[in-house]
Amino acid sequence: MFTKEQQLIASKIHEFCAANELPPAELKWHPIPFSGEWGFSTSFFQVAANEARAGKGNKIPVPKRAQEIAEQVKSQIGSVEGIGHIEAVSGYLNVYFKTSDYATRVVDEVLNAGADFGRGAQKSETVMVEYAQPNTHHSFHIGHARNTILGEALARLVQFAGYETIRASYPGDLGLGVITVMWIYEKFYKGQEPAGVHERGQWLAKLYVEATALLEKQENEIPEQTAQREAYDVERREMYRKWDEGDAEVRELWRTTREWSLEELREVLHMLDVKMDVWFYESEVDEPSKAIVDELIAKDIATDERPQGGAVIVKIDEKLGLTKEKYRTNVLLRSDGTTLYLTKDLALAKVKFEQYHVDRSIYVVDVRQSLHLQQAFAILKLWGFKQAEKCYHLGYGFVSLPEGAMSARRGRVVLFKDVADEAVRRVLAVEAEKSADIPADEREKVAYQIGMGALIYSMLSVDNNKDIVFDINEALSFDGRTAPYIQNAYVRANSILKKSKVENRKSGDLQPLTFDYDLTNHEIELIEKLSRFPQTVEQAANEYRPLVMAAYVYDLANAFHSFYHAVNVLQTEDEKIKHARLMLVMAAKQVIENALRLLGIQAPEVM
RNA sequence: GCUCCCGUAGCUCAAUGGAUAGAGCAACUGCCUUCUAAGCAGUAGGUUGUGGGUUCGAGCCCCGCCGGGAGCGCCA
Repeated sequence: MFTKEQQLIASKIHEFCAANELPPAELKWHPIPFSGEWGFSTSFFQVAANEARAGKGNKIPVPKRAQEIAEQVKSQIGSVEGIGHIEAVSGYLNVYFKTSDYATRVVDEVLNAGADFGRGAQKSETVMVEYAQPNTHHSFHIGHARNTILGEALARLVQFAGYETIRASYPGDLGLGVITVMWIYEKFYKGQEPAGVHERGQWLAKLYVEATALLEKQENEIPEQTAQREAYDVERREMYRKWDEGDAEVRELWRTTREWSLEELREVLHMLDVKMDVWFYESEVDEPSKAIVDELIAKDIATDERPQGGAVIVKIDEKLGLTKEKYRTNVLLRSDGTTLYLTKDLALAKVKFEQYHVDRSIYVVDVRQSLHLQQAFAILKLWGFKQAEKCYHLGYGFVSLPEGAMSARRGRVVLFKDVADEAVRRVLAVEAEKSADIPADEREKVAYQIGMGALIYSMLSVDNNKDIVFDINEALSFDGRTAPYIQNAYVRANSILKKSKVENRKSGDLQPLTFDYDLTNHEIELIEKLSRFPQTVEQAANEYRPLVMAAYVYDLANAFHSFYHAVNVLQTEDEKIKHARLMLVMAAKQVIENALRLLGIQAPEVM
């Protein structure tokens, strides 16, 4: 936001170094970590260290020499337009802005840009973010929720940072797990269909648990049980075979039950405010992936061991000429000719590159699949796709329960829908106590915004690589470092503006905006936070880390709450100061809203 | 055996190689006649697992060790 001044100072420093034959060093700018005034700083330790290394050492210790240089630079620079003063302290050069100019500039820019404040310049690259890849015929649990929440926040950040962004979902709609559900449905539940999108989807998950129990070897089986189980398994395999050869009846059953799951998935995505651009399905890349295997064999990337009764494999390390094992070997085609996950991912990547012209491809997938994705990327490279370099696996730690890992086949899962419902119930209970003034018809909506916000924030305020042990009381906490705390800051800002009758800039634009008075530390702190939003967007998008934005918006809300408590805006006597403060409140409200939006969290007007 | 991730306050987690390692929860003190107390102000809590190394400077980078987790040819 203040790059112009920074560049000017930087060029003066470079001039100084050149004139004094000081070895150049990269200038790294930091905010000054003290409150009360704003500015940016850089240090001269590197310059001093380089000088000492070059043997020009007057044998002065580096920190002392850095301070000398800082002082010399300071006197060399003199005065700069818009800069209040400059100081040299313990090896750092601190450049301070003129308080009033700075405050005016920040608030003015926020209000002018509005919802676009912080948006990055349009980039030429197209980025695809693939997330929300649950299996059909199961139900959407809290682990899927982490994936989807993370993927959506990332997509929003990358898009806002200026990249052409494509959101892609990739449900797993085939395989033995899917067939297992179809088998038990056909055998014991044919014709049944619970009412309600979620109920129906969850019912399929229950069937899966039941089927698994019937098909799994039990301890101390008596011969009859063994025979029964094996007979069931034969039926299931037969169904798989029929599905594979396109049997009309089995396909119809598959389409119907698959649609039940997809309907539930679409509903869940709607709940999370996710709008997918592209839907890929495993079933659609299954056939094409077989042709790819042939191509890879012909190119001598894959090795066909079928004549020896084996599978089609890729010896990745060998083909890449690596001597140490890294990517190892993996299978592309089972010995019976059917495809695997890896095979389909190759086919999918080809579609992404060739049909969607994706320059960069981000896979939001559980960290446990890291090796598989690295293998896929390596094979894409061998295959000749240069975009393989820009395939990135955004892994995240898995979500488990206090009693251990979730298991769809055992039915030991926490369903997203159940957590979402519980979230709303809990907020409604708090509202009943604290927010009697919210109209009845708005209550439910606000409760949803807050409850879902709490859940989303709890998922995003932990770094990607960290595992989460899901505790509903922690996830749905409304105190402290949570979405409701941030939303509450937004609501308080909104409340001030409503009472002031200055709800948008136009209605309050009768007076010029000026911060030409003694700002309190709370105001300074708040404005400082506002000014950092654009670079936070950039950092979070570049590092693929929604956490950076989640941490930022908490800090911003925290600064607002402190300001709110210490400075009574509406009771400010001086009209000019009151106006400036109202504009600051408006700016804070705007930036909180922008930041929450990037996380996929809504900002309620009241709570 | 090989690869990857983690180890920071009692607990859950932060901290682009830079100035004084920060939050929340839990505990304790204050603050609602004042723009929403889902809040604010404060107290207490640290040998950043450990031993070396690189660097002017290391929680962060490199190597070893200890402890925890994950993955490794026909699951996804």
